[in-house]
Formats: sequence, structure tokens, C-alpha cells
Amino acid sequence: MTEIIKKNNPVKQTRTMILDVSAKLFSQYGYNGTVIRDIAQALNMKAGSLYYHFDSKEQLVLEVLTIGIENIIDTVQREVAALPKNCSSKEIVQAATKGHLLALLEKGDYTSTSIRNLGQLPEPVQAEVLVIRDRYEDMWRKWLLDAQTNGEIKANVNLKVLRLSILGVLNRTLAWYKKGELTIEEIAGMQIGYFWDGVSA
Amino acid sequence: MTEIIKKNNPVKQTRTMILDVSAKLFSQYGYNGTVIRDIAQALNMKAGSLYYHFDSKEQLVLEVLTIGIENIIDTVQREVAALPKNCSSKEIVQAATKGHLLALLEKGDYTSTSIRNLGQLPEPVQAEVLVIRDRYEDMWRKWLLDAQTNGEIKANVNLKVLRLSILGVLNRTLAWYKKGELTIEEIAGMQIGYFWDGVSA
DNA sequence: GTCTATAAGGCGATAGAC
DNA sequence: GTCTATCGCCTTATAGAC
Repeated sequence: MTEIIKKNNPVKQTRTMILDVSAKLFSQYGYNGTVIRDIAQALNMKAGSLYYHFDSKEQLVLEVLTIGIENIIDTVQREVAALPKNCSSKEIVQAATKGHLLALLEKGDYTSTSIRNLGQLPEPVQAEVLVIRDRYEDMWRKWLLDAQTNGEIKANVNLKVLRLSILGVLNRTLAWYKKGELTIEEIAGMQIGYFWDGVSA
Repeated sequence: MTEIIKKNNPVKQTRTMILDVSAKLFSQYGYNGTVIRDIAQALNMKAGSLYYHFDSKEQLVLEVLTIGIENIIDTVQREVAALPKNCSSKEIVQAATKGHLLALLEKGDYTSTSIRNLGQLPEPVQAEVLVIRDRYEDMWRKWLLDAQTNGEIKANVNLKVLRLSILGVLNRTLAWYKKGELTIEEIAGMQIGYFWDGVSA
């Protein structure tokens, strides 16, 4: 089923390729649905060999998740940092949205596992991931609070529900996005547009 | 871990209690993370006994998922049917939203499995569930098209992205909803309010 | 209907050869 | 670094007693 990719990538380090394949399989079949033998087979290796690079399956998934979330944070921060000074809150939120979707949909194997299945992972993994995720949500808390403070967002809007709704829309995009139909920029523009300006005539 | 519930429910049929417990465990730990022994233990039964009621684990999860989606459809249709004639599209969408969240958050064990983990289930199960889910999405397609046709939704809004975004917000609510903070009606009102009228001042 | 017992195979992980 | 071989445990499912 899963093609063998090791021989086609003689440059990449084995450790990195194990992470890539693990991310892909975890993302597709879940943590409990992915077995060490599948990961090894996709790399044309034997199961036992992976334990030279990783202590356990649990450590492997934790590393995949950590890379995924930090990837989102980096991409979002880069998009926001590229904005001109004195831009509006809407522009910041739009840039953050684009960054979030870019990381999620283009390098999605690493990120989607934590979004779809965090609750099914071993407890210690959940705890570590939640620390990083909370750091990320703090960034959104700040942007939305700024927007309400400076008057761009109505005073009676519940910022917690708004933040969770925006991130909900973005994360759920994973469930239906198909490459080639709409660009990520187009989707980001529509999604924030609907929240910001509404859809009513 | 999971409490034993059989003796406390002498009335309910065993088959129904197996479904209830399975839904709860599948929803929490996923299909591959839930083992037959856990389901049996929660009912103070032995694993082998379940096979008197169900042919296989696969058939069991299929039944849970089918009940879940049909539960959403029924609840949504009831909420919409309770509206007065000649109501606006916004009222219909709001009622559907309330119904969706009611089914999802209050009887969520049955519904959340298919939303969180459909892609990780056995192929035949996925195929059957998608048929019912598509029937449900057709209802939303119609309501949103009506809304755009009668002028309530701006002509340039992409209805597909809007539908997937709305359902995305609703389904993702599972990931953060906590009983007691906000009522389901309040959340439904905010979420559709943000989409419909926007949040900008 | 539920039990005990067990089949038949899959799982994560380890040890030691190369 | 990767292999072979295997340990000990867990998994779904079945057979037959009660």
C-alpha cells in the first residue's frame, strides 16, 4: 500500500525519513491504527531497526506532534511579521489564518495528527502537546483582544467563542480540503471574510 | 477506569447497553484504541459474551455510527419543523445549528466517533457512513442555496466553503465544549451570528 | 445469554549477529 | 546502522459447557 521511499531519498537522514513516514501514517490511520512494522516497511526497513533511532513509539509520536505545532507557530509568525507596520487587526488575523492553513494543508502530516487525535494519544504525550498548543492560542487571544480594544470587533462579541470558532473552521478544513480546487489564500480570504463582514446581504 | 453500569440499568436491553458503552469508548479512545474487553468490562461482562449480540467489532462500530448520524438528522429536522411558516433563512439555519449542536453535544458519544475518526475506520464502514452523511449535507446545501436565492446571503458568497465552514465550526465545538459554561442555544446563536452578520464594528 | 478456555495471529520492544 | 529472531503480551473471534 504505502510506497517505499527510502531509496529515492539517499540524501535525507534516516531519522528524518522515519519522522516523515510516521507523520503520514499517524495522520491517516491514527496512533493506534499505525504499527511500527508499517512505518518500517514504508522505508524498506525492518521493525527492529527503528529502535536504533527512537526509544519507543510514544517518543516517536511526541516528536512528530511537536514538530507539527511548532511548524504552525513558525509559519503564522512569519506571515504576520511580513505585514507592514500600522496594519489593521483584520489584516493580522487574515495573515495568521493564511499561515495556519499553509502549515496545516501543505505540511499537514505533522500537524493533523494532533488536531484529529490528541485525545487518543498516551496521556504524557497529550500533556506535553497541550503546553505548546496553549502558547499558540495565546497569540490568537492577543490579536482578537487588540481588535476588540481598538474597535474593529464589536464590543458584544464573545472573544473566546470567536477564537475557538475561527480555529475550529481552520482546523476542520483538513477534513475537506482538496488540492487544486481553491488556493489556500482564497480559502483563507473567504473564511475570515465571512467571520469579519458576515454573509448577509 | 470505566465504571460498571449494567447492574444500575436493569431495564435497558443488553444490546442497547453494549451500544451505549461502545459509543462512549469509541468516542473517547477511537476505534483502534478501544478493545472488546474494555466494552465488556464496563458492562460487567466477559468479552466473548458480546459476540452473542454482534457478529464483529466492525459491525458494532457501524451500528454506533449509523445511530449517531441519524440522530443528528432527526434532531435537526425536528428543530426546523418546529419553526413557523414563512420564517427567514437565517431562522432556519439557526434552528438547524441548534439541532446539530444538541445532537452533537448532548448525545455526543454516538455522533462524535464519525466526526473525529471516520478516516481511521475500516473501509466498508466509511463507505456506508458517507452515504448517510451526504444525505444530511444535502439538507444544508438546500437551505443555504435558498438563502442566497432569496437574497438573504450575498450573491458572491461561495456556498460550498460557507457550508463546510459552518459545519466545521459546529463539529469542532466537540473539541472545546464544556457543560455549564454556555448553553447550547447561546453557542448556536453566537456562531451563526458571527457568520451571518459578521463581527466587525 | 453468559460463561470459560483457547485458538490464531498481531503488537511493541529487545538481544545479539553482522 | 540494520539485520534476524524472538519474547511476552494483547487482540479479535470461536467452541462448547452451563
